[in-house]
Amino acid sequence: MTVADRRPTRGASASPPPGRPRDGLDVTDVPDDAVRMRVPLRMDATAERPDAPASDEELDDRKRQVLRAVVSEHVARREPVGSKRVVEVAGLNVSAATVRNEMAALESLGYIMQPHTSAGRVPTDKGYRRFVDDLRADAALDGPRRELVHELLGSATDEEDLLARTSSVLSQLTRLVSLVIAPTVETARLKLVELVELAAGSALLLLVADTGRVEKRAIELPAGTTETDLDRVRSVLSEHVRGRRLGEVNAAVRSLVDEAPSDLRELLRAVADATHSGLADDTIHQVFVGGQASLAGDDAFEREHLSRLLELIEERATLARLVADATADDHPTVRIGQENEVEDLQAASLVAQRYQLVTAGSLGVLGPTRMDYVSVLATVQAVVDQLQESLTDLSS
Amino acid sequence: MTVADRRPTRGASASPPPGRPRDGLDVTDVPDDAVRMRVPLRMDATAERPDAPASDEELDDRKRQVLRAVVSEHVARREPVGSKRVVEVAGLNVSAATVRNEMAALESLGYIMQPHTSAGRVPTDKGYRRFVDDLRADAALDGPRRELVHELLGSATDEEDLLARTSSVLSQLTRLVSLVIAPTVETARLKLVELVELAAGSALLLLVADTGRVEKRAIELPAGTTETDLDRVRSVLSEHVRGRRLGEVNAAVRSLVDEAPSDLRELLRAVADATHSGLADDTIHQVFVGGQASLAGDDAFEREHLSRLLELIEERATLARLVADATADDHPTVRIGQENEVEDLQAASLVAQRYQLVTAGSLGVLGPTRMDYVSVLATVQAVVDQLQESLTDLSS
DNA sequence: GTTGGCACCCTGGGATGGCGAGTGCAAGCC
DNA sequence: GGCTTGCACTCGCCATCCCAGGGTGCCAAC
Repeated sequence: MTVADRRPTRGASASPPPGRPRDGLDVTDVPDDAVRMRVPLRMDATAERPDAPASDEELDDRKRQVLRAVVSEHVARREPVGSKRVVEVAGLNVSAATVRNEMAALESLGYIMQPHTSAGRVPTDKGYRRFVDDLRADAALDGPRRELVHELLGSATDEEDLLARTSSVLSQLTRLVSLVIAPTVETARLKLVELVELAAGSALLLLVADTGRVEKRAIELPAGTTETDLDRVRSVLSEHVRGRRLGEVNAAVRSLVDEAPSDLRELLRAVADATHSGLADDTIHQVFVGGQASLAGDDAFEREHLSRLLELIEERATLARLVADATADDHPTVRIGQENEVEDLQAASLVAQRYQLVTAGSLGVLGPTRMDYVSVLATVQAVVDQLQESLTDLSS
Repeated sequence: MTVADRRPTRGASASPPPGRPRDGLDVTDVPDDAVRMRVPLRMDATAERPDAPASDEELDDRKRQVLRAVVSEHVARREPVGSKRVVEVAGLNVSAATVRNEMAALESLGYIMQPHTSAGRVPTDKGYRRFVDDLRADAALDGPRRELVHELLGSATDEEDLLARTSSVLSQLTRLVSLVIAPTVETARLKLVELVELAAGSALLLLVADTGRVEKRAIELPAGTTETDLDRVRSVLSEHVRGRRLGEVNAAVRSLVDEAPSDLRELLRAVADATHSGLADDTIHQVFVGGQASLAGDDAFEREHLSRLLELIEERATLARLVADATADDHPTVRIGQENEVEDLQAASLVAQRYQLVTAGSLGVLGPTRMDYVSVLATVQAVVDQLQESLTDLSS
């Protein structure tokens, strides 16, 4: 519902000029020759979906070509595509009538459909799925854009800054909603535990990880807590908890409670409560979102729907889980339309990828089903690469 | 462009049930009898606007009644209102024709207009302005809602939490976009300065204010910085900077640079740079936003426009300035349509108010010009009151 | 298997016309 | 003089209609 923010992109270079049309940045006009082979890519297995046919090879070459043409034309022109157009763009040496036959076949196989009788065809979710699965090769982002990513992410000062920038770059390049989930801090090392007395009776517990992540938590001090008590607790904490992995911190603090002299016990218990809630699973996932405006600009969603999508996005905890769940392995994942379990997302697609194998963060973009998967995949991949690199730089 | 977030509302009570229609909370059906007198209220002076007539009294009683009827009916029904309806709702003992004459007069005075010949009338910005100015008395929020606000804000743990909740409550009650700007930390006292070494060659500067606000900033350590150097700087900082107002911190650090032994100078300079950028005017304004989805639901804005509004909202720095600028004195301020300087806001209205006289934070809501000013003003006022109270509670 | 031809279907974009809501004006009423 | 009633008029809205265009499926021919 509510979104806290600390104005992420500080550098002038990071925030794009406020002018309306963001030109020259979007990925939709990636020149064809920039699409060269790179690493092979595996996606969500089709086999998982019940309605997907077991056979990988029910589509002959030409059908595949036709499907590809339908998808890319539809993505580009945003309207149903007819047999004639397919002939034009697919470069097939057959007549429109032949293509019509193929299209009829594709339709009965469930890959494409007509919005109404005697209109052109539109890809179904299954069609998009097939299209994506058939992308044997990853497209690389073209030089200039790659450069841009490198520049923007390279100059980040700390992890938070870096992730904010990443989100910004992603949404600008794809003109979709970008979602960046910070790495879990589970495995990060605790560098500092501090207890700062604020007003009388309350204090702030500070946990600083070696990634630069800072967690804070207010604590009600037990009545009669003295300055000395605080000092003692501080040093106990420093001694026993500092250097631990964040995932272990809560347990560690808890065990301190029992061992501690009884007059400190209550205070330590308060601290334990704080580490518990402060390091809880869903608190820990920082989420950076950018480019929400792009949703409103797209007519794929009508108002009612749009509104629900925005609500979904404001619900950061859900969002984080969503993206994290989608990125099980280290390959880019695409969830198309109905493949999304959340109802409001069933007219949308999510392209996401994990980064940082050790501490598992994830990022992705969200947009209408009719998105340019080729460029988007290229962009996500490139951004992940650069992000990995920058993260490594930061922690060395 | 990008929004960092740490899932603001932790308590279950704070985040509303995820169900679609948020019933029973919105303020639009505040019962009439809940609208009783309270404190007198002064708004943006009409005198400021060039097109506003100097005379306060060009409108006789009946005209005012008609105007009021037009405004409230239009707000409620979202369509042009005709003479007949005015007669019904205004409770005037005259015929529709008479009202028509009055309406013609009001139109020629610029208070209302016809979207097209022979349609009902719609208030102009000037009409809304007059309507708002004529609200001599503040309406109080009704008991249950007041209670709700109290409950939600009362249980906040720290300032950040409190403000996030405030934003949430505001947007839920008004079904508009809520904007909450954190108080400037200028006058807050620095409780802790810490320098935490992260990876080799970099450290994190931590500034903790007595409000519980934590600012962090990455620092590149000069080559050859030793652990002892860090210790020395730490203690220098603690000694000379702790306890100062945040507004003075940067100057204080800067003066330390010159006095320090030359081997520490470079390191201190890095710290000074960090305090400079970390405490810069626009970094310092935390902004909490909620209820963006409500914009999408409202048909007052068409898509193109909607998209630009969302962009504006993502641009937190601008947003913060906007709200802060609007709240010059301690009375609720209403900026209606064209009164907003930002072009994209000229079909929208902003109702904002300052809170915490000393450290000047501000909050408000943003929505279509056609909003229910009476309830919105009541809500904003009530929320500000409660927020003040809770803030006082926190710092005692 | 492919192709050209053809009948057919349906959407989308103007025209057209009636309906209703709302207006302004003029003449009459108090 | 102010209020009201009556009335002619003006539009937007909607439903209907029509036409053009793009697309299809099928069939007969290659």
